[in-house]
Amino acid sequence: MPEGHTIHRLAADHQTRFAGRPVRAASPQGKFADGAALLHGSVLHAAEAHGKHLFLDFAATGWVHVHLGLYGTVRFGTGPVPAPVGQIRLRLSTPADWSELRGPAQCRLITPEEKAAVAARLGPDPLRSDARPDSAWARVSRSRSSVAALLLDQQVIAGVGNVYRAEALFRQGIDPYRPGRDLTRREWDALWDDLAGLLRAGVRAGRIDTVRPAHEPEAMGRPPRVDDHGGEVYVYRRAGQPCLVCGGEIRGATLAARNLFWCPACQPR
DNA sequence: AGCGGATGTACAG
DNA sequence: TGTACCTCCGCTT
Repeated sequence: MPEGHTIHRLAADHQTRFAGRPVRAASPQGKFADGAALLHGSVLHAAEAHGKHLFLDFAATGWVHVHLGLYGTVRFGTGPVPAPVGQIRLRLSTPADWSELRGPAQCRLITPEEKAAVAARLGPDPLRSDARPDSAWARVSRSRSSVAALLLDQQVIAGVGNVYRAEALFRQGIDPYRPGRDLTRREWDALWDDLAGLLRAGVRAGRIDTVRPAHEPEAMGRPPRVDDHGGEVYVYRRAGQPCLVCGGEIRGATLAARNLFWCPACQPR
């Protein structure tokens, strides 16, 4: 779940529920107790996402930098704050709304300079209006690394995770092991555009759909399969099963310690 | 009850 | 390249 679309959705939700009002802040779990104490009573100015990083702007107090990592989640609710259940790193609330952050890899107060440093380490994020594929292409077109590795490198392109990687490469018919520098500009632009569309659909739907995403009702081939994670996908976690388009066997492999899935027939060398 | 695995990253070596 | 770390869920016993 926590790929770029999740974080952009979280930014929008924080903005809607909390911006412009002073919030109560607490860390029932205690791991962010000092930060929560500083935040308590301050006003959320804005929330923004860059790739998988979430930034909450509490102007006077500083920025909260959140990275969900593999396990982190945020839950929102309305009305009175429920009694804490389990480990809650950060809870924000107003009289009307509350949020609970659990299990983040990162939750810390940072200065504007530190925030800029985080952003400087990230490649363009297709979900941000300021993003263009050119700077990513500059890296991709010079790299001997596989396009599969490049898509997960947040310094090349920010926000793509393991599910979107597998699905976008499948949809574009690109072999994941092809070196970045062997891609054509046309192929990269198509990959970028597809990722941007899929991510945007993911923000709206709140889940990863790549077979029938909201912006594109037609499926490419056979009927979709609902993934364990609640979305419809072509190849992610489908190793050994038949390809929904050609019927061939989906392959699975480990590449740089991450699970990779692809259809050798639809994504030829 | 206990284990293994996961959509991510950062570090060590 | 391996390992540690966040935490939860589903599977096995």
